Amino acid sequence: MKRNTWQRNAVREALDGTDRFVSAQSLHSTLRAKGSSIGLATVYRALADLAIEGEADSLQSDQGESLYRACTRGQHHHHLICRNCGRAVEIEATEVEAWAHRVAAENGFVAPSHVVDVFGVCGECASDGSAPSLE
Amino acid sequence: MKRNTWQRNAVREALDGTDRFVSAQSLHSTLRAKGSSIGLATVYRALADLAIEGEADSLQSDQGESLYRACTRGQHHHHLICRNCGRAVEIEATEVEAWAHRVAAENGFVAPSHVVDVFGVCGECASDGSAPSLE
DNA sequence: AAGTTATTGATAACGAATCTCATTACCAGC
DNA sequence: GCTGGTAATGAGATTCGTTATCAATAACTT
Ligand SMILES: [Mn+2]
Ligand SMILES: [Mn+2]
Ligand SMILES: [Zn+2]
Ligand SMILES: [Zn+2]
Repeated sequence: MKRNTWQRNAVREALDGTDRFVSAQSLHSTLRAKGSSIGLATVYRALADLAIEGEADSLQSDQGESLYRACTRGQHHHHLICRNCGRAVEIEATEVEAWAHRVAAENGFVAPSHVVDVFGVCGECASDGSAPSLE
Repeated sequence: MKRNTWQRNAVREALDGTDRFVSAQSLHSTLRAKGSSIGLATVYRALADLAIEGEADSLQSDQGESLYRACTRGQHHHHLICRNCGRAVEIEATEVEAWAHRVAAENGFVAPSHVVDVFGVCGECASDGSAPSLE
């Protein structure tokens, strides 16, 4: 049976406290910096559990690192993510869902799923100059 | 100046010979199995170069492995990929491009880009029973 | 042909993620 | 409240994809 530990609560609260996608490692060091003694393996386990339970969304960064964000929405959705700070907005994509199904069917593929993420530089990062210029 | 080596050609030809997404490691062992003496690091470098030059497309597998496929199209496109065998079809997504731009603009994000991949089980995998049942 | 230098490849190094396992502590049952 | 069973923890080891190192090689220029 699943037990309630302060470690899992700490991870959940840390996730709930931000609208950004964060890695297990950065979340761990954030918690440590605040005085927590939580272990890195525990953070990995808690995030994986939260993702399974639907309390967290996850995606892979360009460098292949898994990033997590609190999920505030029950139904299927996607994200608009700031490349600079990780801030993310949950977005609907009704027309994209339909498109994905149609494309799969047209090519004889069954059991379709899809990965759809939109990236950009958020308003705050664009105005404060913290975003690296793209060229 | 860029030099022409049989190693780079071997990687390019191996990629051109299939319509599947493959990893650097599997491509390396395929070449080795055919008698080539090419090194693993060279395969990694060749694939990275091909991706930069636009001759290969790349994506990350669920397990964070980088996969590559020959790119046969000049303009921007996406892929429909078989979860079982890696076979992929290049697809247009005009309406998705427009949607991505609109979503970014509506939320004050600039310099938008996007990751859009559709997965499924291809017709051959679905009929020959090689695809693992999903539950 | 000779010289320059980009490329190669065996190996070491790196890093994210997972595994091991002895220890801890949650909690159901009394 | 105790207590026993056992899920959870965490330090460290391990795995595995990828990149860095660097001496040797080979592609191109002249
Ligand atoms: Mn969707
Ligand atoms: Mn597109
Ligand atoms: Zn931002
Ligand atoms: Zn297939």
